[in-house]
Amino acid sequence: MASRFNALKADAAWQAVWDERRTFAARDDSPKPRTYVLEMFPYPSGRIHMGHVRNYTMGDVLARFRRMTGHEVLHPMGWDAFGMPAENAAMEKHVHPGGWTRANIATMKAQLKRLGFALDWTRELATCDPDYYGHEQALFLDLFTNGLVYRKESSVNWDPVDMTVLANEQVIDGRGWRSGALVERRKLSQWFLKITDFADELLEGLKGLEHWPEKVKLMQENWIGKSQGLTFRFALSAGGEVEVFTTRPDTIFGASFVAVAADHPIARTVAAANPAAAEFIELCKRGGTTAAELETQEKLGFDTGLRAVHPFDPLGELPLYIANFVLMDYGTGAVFGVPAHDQRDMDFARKYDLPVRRVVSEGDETDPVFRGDEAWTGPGTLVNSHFLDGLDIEDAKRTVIRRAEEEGWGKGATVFRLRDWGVSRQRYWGTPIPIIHCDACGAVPVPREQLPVVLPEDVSFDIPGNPLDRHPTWKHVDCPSCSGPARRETDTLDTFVDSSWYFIRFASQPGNAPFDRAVAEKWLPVAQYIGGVEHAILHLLYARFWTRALQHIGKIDIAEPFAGLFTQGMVTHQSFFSEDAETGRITWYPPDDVVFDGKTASLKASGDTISAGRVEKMSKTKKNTVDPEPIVDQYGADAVRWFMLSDSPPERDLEWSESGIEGCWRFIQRLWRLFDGIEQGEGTDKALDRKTHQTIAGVAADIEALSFNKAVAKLYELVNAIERAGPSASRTAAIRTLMLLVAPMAPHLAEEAWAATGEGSAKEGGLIADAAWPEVDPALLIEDEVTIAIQVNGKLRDTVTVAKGTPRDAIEAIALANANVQRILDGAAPKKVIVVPDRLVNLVA
RNA sequence: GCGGACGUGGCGAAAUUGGUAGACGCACGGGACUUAAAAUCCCUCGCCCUCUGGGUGUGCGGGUUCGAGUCCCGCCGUCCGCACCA
Repeated sequence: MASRFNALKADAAWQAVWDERRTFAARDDSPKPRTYVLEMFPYPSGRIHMGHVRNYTMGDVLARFRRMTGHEVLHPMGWDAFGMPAENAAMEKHVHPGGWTRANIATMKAQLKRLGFALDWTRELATCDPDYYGHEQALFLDLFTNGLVYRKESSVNWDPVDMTVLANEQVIDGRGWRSGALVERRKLSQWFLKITDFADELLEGLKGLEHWPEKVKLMQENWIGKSQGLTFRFALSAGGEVEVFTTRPDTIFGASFVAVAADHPIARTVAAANPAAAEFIELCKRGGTTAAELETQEKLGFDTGLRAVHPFDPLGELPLYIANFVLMDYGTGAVFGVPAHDQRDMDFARKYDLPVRRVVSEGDETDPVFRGDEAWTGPGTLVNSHFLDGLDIEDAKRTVIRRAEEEGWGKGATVFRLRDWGVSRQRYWGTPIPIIHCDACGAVPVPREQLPVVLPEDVSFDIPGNPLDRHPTWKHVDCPSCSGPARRETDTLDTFVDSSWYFIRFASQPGNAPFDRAVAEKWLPVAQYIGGVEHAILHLLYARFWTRALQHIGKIDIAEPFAGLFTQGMVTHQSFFSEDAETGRITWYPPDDVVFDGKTASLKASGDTISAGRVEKMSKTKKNTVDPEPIVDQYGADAVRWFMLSDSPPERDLEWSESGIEGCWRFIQRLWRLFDGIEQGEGTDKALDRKTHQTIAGVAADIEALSFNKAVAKLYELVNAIERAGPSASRTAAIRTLMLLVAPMAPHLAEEAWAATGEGSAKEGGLIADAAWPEVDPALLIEDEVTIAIQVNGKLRDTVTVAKGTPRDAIEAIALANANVQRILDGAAPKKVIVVPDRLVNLVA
């Protein structure tokens, strides 16, 4: 023996065995407890990157561990295969998006297989497959018939060069991210999903998600943005009225103006008769929407000349402005301004010289004239407010709302920041929206028996725009209702719809339905979902909504799709760049081309000194990516997996390093030497037995908590202990146990060792992947000796090893007799002695 | 501006309810084996000093406590999310 572990050979051999035996295929009818482990499925962009490797390794360790602890594990993989990069590739390389995508899937699947993930490939799916998106169309129509889908005209970001709608996040500084063209606001008819119907449920549901990161729950909470207050109407002097929303009805007597958004109906009416108003509205629309611009942008208003009548008459009339800081799509698109107690209103009032009335007082300041430019938004008592005087803010709010409701000019209201989900995309490579537009019948759903509505293959991407829209035949169909000539909807669904239910399809994929309810409910919710924090809001909120919507219409009785969520950190790497002194142009260099001693960096080829950039997320633009495949070629899958788990806590970033992967590779070889040199020892080594059993328990707890770095550290400790120990039966057992403990992390090595040492042959199948996690002997978890600290005035002076459970007075006696202690106390008796049994003794001098 | 997280050696990091700070790994340094190299093994490794000992040390300044990385108050810094949300 005494050979080297040939990772390349072992990897391929065991991957083939797992494949042939379908070792990781989940059985729906298993009597075992179930665990559904899922990592966010990848977009098939071309090749697997290190972020994927880290993500899938974490899920894999948990999946393999759960199998070993007696669970039936569902751990599937698929492809989030629709999306813009495929169309971009089609435009640039003149290939079909489908062909490009499928080639990428083939490449990436082969790459994933080489990492030895315990995946159930029998359930593989791709969202671009009609068999998947056809069922999605059926679900969309279910939502449609249940009133959860509607069409409305809305203002969107339109890229005039690429001729498509862009999502907000695709607009950078007012320009399309791809074309660089100035984005226009355009009114388009779009399909929306009624996510706002579920706003309260989605918010309340967060409370039950105990195994989600607080951070993500908080982000969703803020995104949903529930506010409670009052909507009420001001009568207008010229007739009509304006409705405003406020969270501070208590400050109603501090109002000094009313303002409406630039695209508010009243603003439009005014503009129709007043060119100056129209001009002002144009000015508002031109304003940028980036964070920096908003921060510096001045509050601007246009006095319409209209006057709003305050509901509590004595204050009389308030001027009505059109203002650039009022948003049409929040609340009612109109506000009443209370300058003393809102900073924006304050800025506005000072600019236009409007009254600033104090109505909330923190101390005994009751002067109605509020001085200074900083609004008071803190707590206080109502003043200068008639019947509200003396109340605290909350009481005053309730009082005003009650009175508004009694008198009929307003009512308590809850407003959400969350808006309905616009799902129309002017794109080819997505799920066709299964609707037919008929001039006579309106929007008619495609009949179920005609699903899937399949994308036509014969399309070209030579000119911008949506190929579906200009396809010669595809969109021309007869109306299913009246058989008259009609048109297919040519928009496709936002790809986030595809990823809103794939986890259900993984659990159950019959041919004739999106899923079998009973089977899906056996597996769901996902026990542990793992992915990047960048999906904290979008994907995770959409998937929660979609699941609740399906529950609402009686398709599945699951409220929350993901019981446990973990957001892993990024894989980072040093970046290098140089900046051209004249043009300021930045050039990035691949780390492989650079010599770097930690301080100065220079190019290998030219010797030119360049700058070391930040250690940051691997990205193509920064050229600091490391392709996993050559690394797997060089070091084997287990070393790469080990690296992904070591050192950094999984939620934090992991810095890629050559020395790090080399260290992992050395450790894999070190393990192999232990396994390979296993011999039958005699006799008991109690200390090693303890270490072994403590490690079994500790590693199990760490894996359950996804603290892989700690599990790895404990395994290193056990290996160190085994290497130091002399031959014994305990040592032999420890090495055998070690094989099982590393099996979830380094499965190829573990299988090889398991087979080579004949461990597996006794059992049917013989794979370590099917072996049970070792049992812990609880008696061995308890130490019989403890090292206790001897402190004087809280400072450590010595340590002493005593039997566990040594009584207090015995410990005190040992401490007083200690040479270091006697020297420091110098004959004096301690004033006080604190003994913490089995931990320490502290003598207070 | 609002919300949140974090700050521990040269580096990544450990440290159950307050109880021996730095486990484990990486890097550096020294040594063994070797003709040599690789591989492997052993040792040192927070900082300072008058070095078989002592002092000091978890971003900074206070506080509580016999005892604080951990709890409280006030700062500083870094990162992330949201952002004119009435």
